[in-house]
Amino acid sequence: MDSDAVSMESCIVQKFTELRKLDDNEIELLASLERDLTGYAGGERLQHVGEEASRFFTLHSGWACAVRVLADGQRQILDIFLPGQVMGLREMGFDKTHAELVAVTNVEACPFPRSRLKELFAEAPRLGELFFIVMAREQAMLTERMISIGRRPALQRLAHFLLEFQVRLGSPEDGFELPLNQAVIGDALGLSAVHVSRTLTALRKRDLVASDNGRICIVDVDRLAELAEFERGYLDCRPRCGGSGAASL
Amino acid sequence: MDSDAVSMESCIVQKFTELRKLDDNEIELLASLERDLTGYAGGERLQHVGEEASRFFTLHSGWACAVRVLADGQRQILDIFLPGQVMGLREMGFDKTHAELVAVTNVEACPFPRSRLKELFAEAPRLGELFFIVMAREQAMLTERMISIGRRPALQRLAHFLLEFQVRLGSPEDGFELPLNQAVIGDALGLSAVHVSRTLTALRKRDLVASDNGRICIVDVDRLAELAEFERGYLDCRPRCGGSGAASL
DNA sequence: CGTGGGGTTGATTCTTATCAATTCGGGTGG
DNA sequence: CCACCCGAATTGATAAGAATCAACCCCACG
Repeated sequence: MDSDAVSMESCIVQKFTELRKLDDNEIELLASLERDLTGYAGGERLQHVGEEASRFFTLHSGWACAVRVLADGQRQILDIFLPGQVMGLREMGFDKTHAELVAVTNVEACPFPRSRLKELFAEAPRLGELFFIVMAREQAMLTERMISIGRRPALQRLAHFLLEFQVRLGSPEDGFELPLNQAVIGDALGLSAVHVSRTLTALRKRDLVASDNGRICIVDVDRLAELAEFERGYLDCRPRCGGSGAASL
Repeated sequence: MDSDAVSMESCIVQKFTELRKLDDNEIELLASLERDLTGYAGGERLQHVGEEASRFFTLHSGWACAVRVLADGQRQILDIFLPGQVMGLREMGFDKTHAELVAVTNVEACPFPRSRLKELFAEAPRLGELFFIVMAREQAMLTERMISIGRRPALQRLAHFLLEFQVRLGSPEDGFELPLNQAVIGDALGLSAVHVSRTLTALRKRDLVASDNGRICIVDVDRLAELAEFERGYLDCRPRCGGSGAASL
């Protein structure tokens, strides 16, 4: 088994290797979660609320999200998933799902049974620990967004959100595609779509961000990060060098 | 080793047994996390932001919370911990902590080193899985609160919050102590303390809740749950019987 | 050429924050 | 026993932030 070839194909393996060096067995086990690729069209639901939480999905390509719809039709987006993430892990604690999984763009995802994950925990305890870490890190993204929604005004909230994706997408200098319309961004940030529009305009007016047609370019990362009190530590895989605590952007 | 005696002493063991039957070895391992009880006064910090994430705490008695303080002094409370919970699990994904741990009331907690958790994962993989489930369930509490903060007005937000604690405290019919002042409640719900006061008054006026001096009594659980769109499923240990999905309060 | 989804903009309303004053209850010391 | 004090809760007045409603533009697409 050529582990390089496998890890090239598998987004999950790639993501996990950023955290820890894996041996061939672990790679093979992980890669097995990403085998039967299924295509979903943008807007399609991969999982409904209240169904048996009997399977999870690995996301191979495209963007997806977990969302909760309230009685009056309002939505709160809980997670936004990028390729290489495992979707639905949170439902591991329950028999029935508490959120929908929706394809934001066209998506290739791989469903795998819950039992597969349990087996994996037993066969490779170290992978269990890794999954634990992965979940802890996704929880950190959750809490960061909770802080935004709870305590930051719209401008900082959106700034923080954009910075998060810039980092999650590998900190490209020259901008990135953000295939989320303003309604989706609003549902993630607890804002109305209209207010997202105004707020994005405000960021543009201040020359912090340039954007058109789904493409975002952060003009002045430092100033934007200061505005948003953005600390990227919660997204970094390896600790950033320096050790003195306070100065960690 | 008399496992009953051990499990009586240990809140953690108690909590974990609600999820799964444990064998004596697992009980002993878990109980070992709750050995050197340390007392902390209300308001005291058990963990600061940015320190080495080298240890976690089990909470033995009292209430505590994880909180993030923003530059302008605003606070967002991330978790509110009750006895039997493990505090700081989220920091497992990082070297440095991203939140403070604060004792809300006087508290007895037991610090244990991060390495102890890793050992435990290796020695008892099934406990690893259980920790995974525990974390998933705490994440569900997080997302529920995120939905509240993002999309529900203050009245429903507070209603949901009170219902959550009623359930977490064992659904007492005759009210319960809520040792949180209105500033703390506000910091958990993304509201100002003043608005918490008004909102609680509103709930009282509608005869949904009675409260005085830190004691809460939910007068009409059903009506309050309807108001808040509260579904207790995310707090239940065992699935509630019926299987048809939709009708799960 | 229409059509529809997304984005922008303006006017207005609603919710919640903020500021300030007052009350209440429990503890302390005289 | 009473005067005082303090933190917490309440209440009122005002202001800020964001939602809502509605109109309009732009552009990709059939």
